[in-house]
Amino acid sequence: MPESPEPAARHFIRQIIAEDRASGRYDGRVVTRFPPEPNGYLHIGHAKAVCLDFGMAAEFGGRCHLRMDDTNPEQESMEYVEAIRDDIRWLGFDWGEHFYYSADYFERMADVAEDLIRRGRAYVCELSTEAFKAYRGVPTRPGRESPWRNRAAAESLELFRRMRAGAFEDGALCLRAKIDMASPNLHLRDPVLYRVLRVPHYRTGDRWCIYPTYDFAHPLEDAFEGVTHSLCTLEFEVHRPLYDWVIAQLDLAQPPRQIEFARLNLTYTVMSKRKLLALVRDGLVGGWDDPRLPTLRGLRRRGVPPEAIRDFCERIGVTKYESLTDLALLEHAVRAALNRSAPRRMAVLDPLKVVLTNWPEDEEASFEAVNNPEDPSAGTRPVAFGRELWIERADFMEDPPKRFHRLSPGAEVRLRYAGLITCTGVDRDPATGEVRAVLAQFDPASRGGNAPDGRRVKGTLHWVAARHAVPVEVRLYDRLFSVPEPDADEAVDFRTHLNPDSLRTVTALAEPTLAETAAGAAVQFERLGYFCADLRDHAPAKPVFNRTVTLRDSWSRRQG
RNA sequence: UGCCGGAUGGUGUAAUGGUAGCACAGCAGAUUCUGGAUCUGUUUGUCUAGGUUCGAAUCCUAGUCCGGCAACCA
Repeated sequence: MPESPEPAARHFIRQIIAEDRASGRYDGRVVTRFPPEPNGYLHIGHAKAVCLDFGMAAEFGGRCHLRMDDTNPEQESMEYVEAIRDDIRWLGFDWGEHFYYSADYFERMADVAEDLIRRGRAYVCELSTEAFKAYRGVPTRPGRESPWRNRAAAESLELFRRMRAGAFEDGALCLRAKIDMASPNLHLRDPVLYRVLRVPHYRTGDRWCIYPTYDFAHPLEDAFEGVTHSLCTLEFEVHRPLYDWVIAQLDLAQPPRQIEFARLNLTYTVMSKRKLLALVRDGLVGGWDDPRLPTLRGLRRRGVPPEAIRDFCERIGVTKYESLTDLALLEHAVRAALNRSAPRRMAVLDPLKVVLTNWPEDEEASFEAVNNPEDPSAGTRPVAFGRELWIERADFMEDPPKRFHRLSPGAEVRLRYAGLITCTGVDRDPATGEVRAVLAQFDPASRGGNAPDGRRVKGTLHWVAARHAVPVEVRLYDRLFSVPEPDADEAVDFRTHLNPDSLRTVTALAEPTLAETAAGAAVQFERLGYFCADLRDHAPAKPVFNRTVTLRDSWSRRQG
């Protein structure tokens, strides 16, 4: 289960559950549920809910159900069901045998509906959609009662059965709860319980042409499954009285309770299904698993480990007020997780040649490189060395600014694991004046990394031996949007804030061991960042790496 | 201007009448074969105005601002 270095925050839901258990409510049982509609892919906002639902159940020795809330067949499909299950498993949670479909309850729900009709608590209404709205009224004024509100129960029952049998067109009539048309809460003004929808369902096929609404179905599902704590997002707060009304009709000894919390908002991204879909549909990103997307599939492909997402979800807490979480907090969780686990490798993204003028032409050497300084058990590996090397172009400056600790004429730096070199000059293209190679001298006494005389150098560079370097496709991902709140202004299309540099692809030169990385596996390119072998496109013969996140870089920050 | 909910540093949060704390970000330093990691220090906060109280982020009153609600979506 989620491991967190800090003790868990005492957020209000944790407290409510603890109090319920202390007072003996539900006999101490804790049953939660995660109820996605299978009409889209899960994103990190859902992950917050998943972590909460499964996390609370685990913490209090209860269980969490996974339930496909498939009461509106229009966009739902088995493909989404599978994707959702896969994503939740990947996140690290297990629902055991408690996997359910709302659609499996349709018969029981219809029974409850008939019962409500018989008891005069529900009626079939024939108002058109427009009339329905007119009768409902507005928040500041009470609504009017439907002319069908007081029809005989037998008549409603007859009509409801004919609705179910397919006798009516979509929207021709509906089943409504009889509550209170004067309620200040619109959701209590005789809400719709069942609507006619002559649409086949991905699971029940043509068996039904009426479907229960969320407000009717959800409390029933919770009741059927013995859910105790039904956690959902803030926008359902105004639905709670209706949730409680439906539950009350069941006359349960231990009615479930709905508790609302604020959804997650993250800077530099969008979270709404509609906007995510637009990006995918219009080809602005490569698909639902594009590494720039906040979808779980995207994050997975980006190389974000599931434990980082769980850690992040614990860190952000749970409250009842809307907030906007800094992407830096997610990045911190990602770095923390990867720092512990990712093997280190050397790769040069923007190569500049270095020639060691005092190193014999054909002499080769091999140095021992540490695989993970945070994990001695990861061992070491040999890296090849020679007269010609590649270093990062940004690691050399002919005319360096103050505090530049890297290579420049006359300066001495360390080549990681190899030894100290001093820049003696440059080889320039006579035509353009461009630096073709940096010339340097290797200090043979420093073989392996340190000088025996104890002298120190400020800079250590990563490098690869020219003769052994393998080309690697590297996809440098950055934030998808260039502003913190791309959808803050309703009047401006969020797409106009897309970051034009959210993906830059380069061919890097890397140590050969990199090609052997398994698809999906994470590595750190020393001094650059965390990368992962692409889940789709990586192959030993054609390595492809995605940048998950850069390393913190106090030098470039200082440079502004 | 109806109803529901909310407001604590730049950001996310804790403190449940008794010293406003933690994390991220930032800054400074130590250390370092990654300008990484680690360690130390540090800047910045209770929406406003009244009230209750020995004592208020917390309780009360009034106000301000923010979010949600008028799909036969979830």
